[in-house]
Amino acid sequence: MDEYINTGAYLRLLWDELRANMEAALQERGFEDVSPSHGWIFHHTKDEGSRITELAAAAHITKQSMSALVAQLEEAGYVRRKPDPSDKRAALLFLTAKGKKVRDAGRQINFDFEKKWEARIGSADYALLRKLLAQLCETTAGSRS
Amino acid sequence: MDEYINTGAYLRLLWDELRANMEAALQERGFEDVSPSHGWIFHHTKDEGSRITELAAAAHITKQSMSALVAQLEEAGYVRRKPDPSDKRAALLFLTAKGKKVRDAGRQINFDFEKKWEARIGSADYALLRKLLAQLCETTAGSRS
DNA sequence: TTTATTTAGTCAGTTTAACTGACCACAAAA
DNA sequence: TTTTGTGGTCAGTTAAACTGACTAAATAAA
Repeated sequence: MDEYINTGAYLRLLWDELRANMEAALQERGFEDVSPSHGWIFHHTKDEGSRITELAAAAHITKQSMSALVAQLEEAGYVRRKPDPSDKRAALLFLTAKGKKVRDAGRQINFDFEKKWEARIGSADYALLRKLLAQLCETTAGSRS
Repeated sequence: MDEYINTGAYLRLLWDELRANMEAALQERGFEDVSPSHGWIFHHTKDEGSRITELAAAAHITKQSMSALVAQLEEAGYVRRKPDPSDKRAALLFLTAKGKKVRDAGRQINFDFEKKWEARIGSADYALLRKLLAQLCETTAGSRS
């Protein structure tokens, strides 16, 4: 176990790098009221509509936190809620046209940025890394209240 | 580029998992005033002493932020400062005996936890993943003011 | 069918870990 | 010796999480 590298710190550093890039790139494109924390929403809101509770569970944050993020995006016109016809307590969340633009921009920004990483370690190794990360995540436990 | 997986979200999820485990395990062992954010300090404070500025730069946070983290640990007796004999502005940071216990515990906790991940994808693949992460980080740019 | 329990979501308040800007004392360079 | 840079602190702000208490509707149990 001696001299075991600090995997956590690495994960964190890389995530931070990606996040900072995303933030800057979104600003540049004029989406000033969007931050990387909203990423999950853009990426996972389904065309048929998604529930806040559902999004929260998937992102491993509380529904209160997700609620706050959604409220910010709604205020700025990236998403809208509609009452869920099948459950009067619930609302369904949809991306607006503006929201879909951000989603697509985000994908592109991510893709472009990762090319840099790909260049650092080679595309074969990078593909492998991504595959391993995905695999590791798929069997992940744990959520918040 | 279609259906490109969200690497950032994966990094984040994994880091969070590791972090949550570390937090819980440290609590269990009675180190209640230590959080994963202090990890960098425990891991990188050298036996010959380290500067706050130096630690901050390496961790990619501002010296003010590092200063605050260090103050918390000093208050709780995990580190102590001594004036740097070669520079009257500066202080050198050392781990106390208590601090070294946390460092060692932290290593062990990390090591134990990662065995679970290792089990998920196999030890060969896991070793590879760690190697690739390390490689990717080594050539990383960017720091804060 | 009335009662009890979950569930979707909000409101209010708190905490952690960052940040910026202004500053001081000393060090190093001009 | 004057200017500029550096180590570090102080004060204040922000983002993004958290907990706890709550309402209204849905579902399960009596």
